[in-house]
Amino acid sequence: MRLDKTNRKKLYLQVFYELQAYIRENNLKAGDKLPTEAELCQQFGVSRNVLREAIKSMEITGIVTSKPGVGITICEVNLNFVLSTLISQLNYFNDDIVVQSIEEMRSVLELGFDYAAFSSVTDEDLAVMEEQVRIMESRAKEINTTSKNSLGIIFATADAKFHKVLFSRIKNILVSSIIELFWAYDRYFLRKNDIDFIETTVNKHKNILIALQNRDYTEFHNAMVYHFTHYYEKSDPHAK
Amino acid sequence: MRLDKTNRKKLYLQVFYELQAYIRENNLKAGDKLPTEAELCQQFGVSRNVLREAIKSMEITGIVTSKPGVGITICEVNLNFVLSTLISQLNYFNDDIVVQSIEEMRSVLELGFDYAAFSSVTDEDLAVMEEQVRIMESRAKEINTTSKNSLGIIFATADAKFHKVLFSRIKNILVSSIIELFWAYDRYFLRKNDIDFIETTVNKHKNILIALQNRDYTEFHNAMVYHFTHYYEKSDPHAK
DNA sequence: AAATATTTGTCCGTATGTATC
DNA sequence: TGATACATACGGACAAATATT
Repeated sequence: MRLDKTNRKKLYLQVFYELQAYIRENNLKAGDKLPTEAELCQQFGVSRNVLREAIKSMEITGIVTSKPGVGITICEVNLNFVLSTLISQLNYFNDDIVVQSIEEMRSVLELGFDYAAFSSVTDEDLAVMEEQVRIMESRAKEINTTSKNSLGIIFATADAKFHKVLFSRIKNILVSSIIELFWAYDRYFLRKNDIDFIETTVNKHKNILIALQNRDYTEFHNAMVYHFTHYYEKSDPHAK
Repeated sequence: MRLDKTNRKKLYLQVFYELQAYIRENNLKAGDKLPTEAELCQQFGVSRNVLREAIKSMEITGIVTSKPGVGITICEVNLNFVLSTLISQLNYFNDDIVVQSIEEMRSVLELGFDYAAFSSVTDEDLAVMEEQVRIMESRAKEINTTSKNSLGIIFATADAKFHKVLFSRIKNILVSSIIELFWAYDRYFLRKNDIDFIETTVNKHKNILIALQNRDYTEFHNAMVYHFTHYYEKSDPHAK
């Protein structure tokens, strides 16, 4: 056992890393189980308390789950926790910087993977996206009767779902969750431009949808570029 | 207190989130201290054990550190720490899908932000990148005298540093750390193509460096596209 | 269906080491 | 030096959830 009990490093941290090494070396996959807490305590030579601190640390990062009567089970890949803590960490930065960083990031990712999205969306997806456009449209008409705030949240939610669905089937396991995450974060912000130019925003999404329904990639790509035009102007003056 | 002891969710998880809410609500900043374990136990009405599981979970996500005799201290915001746990997460999936996902992601991000990188690199950065190219070059010559394995690691490390430096100064607070993250992950893998066509790989980086030294964005952009040509063929047949 | 064993969840008490004044 | 405050670490005990027979 590689633990160094005399050392300054905290025991639970050493156990945390040893457990990861154990998983890797034994090539454990999602659904496989670790030994019981009692066995692990004996193997590592630590108290149950320390072991549990390590296990809970692994649980919170999404590596394992533990249930009474069952044991400690390896999880499926789940970037959600790490990404969401990343986002919550971002909250300490200035809001404008974070929002702009996310917008830029999303435009680059969505344009970069637009062909993958184009070739993977299904008819069912298109139906869902059509529904979102309808929601956006009806909210746009109510702009005078409703408060801008609640309008913005409903609108942004539909907007988010539109993009989420569009990229939900691409093979790249990272991109879909990262795009989803960025939209989840973005929902908390009312993008001023989108509200002020709400008809334009609706039309941008209509264009995308129509191009998809026509199965025309060039048209779709141009619609996507147009959708993000605003952000591209800021970040890259050389973009066509 | 908002804890629900009737056991719907594990106590340490509830405490974990309550503590984050506590930090947010009291507007605690880096360097500030949380109440002592004993006080927190009393406030939340949980045992020392449960509280420590929550604290250790926060510690592993980089939110706080705790030291005997001192207490529990809020950490500086540290994206790299969060991202490093994401790396270890990804390590469980060292299969082709993950590797390809990362390669794709990186090519899209680096090409999407290449202008931001181009306009932010300094002369000092270029010197560091030149050094990395030299390292790659010398390793390429030793390909017959050294084992392929250690050669690959040194080579990949220089490769990673090259790209890391290139994107280290861009304003987008997400991109630089995410690119860095992906390169850190990649170091563990010997990319077969890069090793087999090692001279080509060296030249790709030389082209990028020369274009930067010439301060020629078009040339630089083309060199970047060429650098990622391999991956683009796979992911997007429509890319020019 | 019911009893029993297994395993994690939660709590308590105590001793040790470390930092601060 | 000594005293105090604090986290680190250990061990035992019982409760609750799940699996097994």
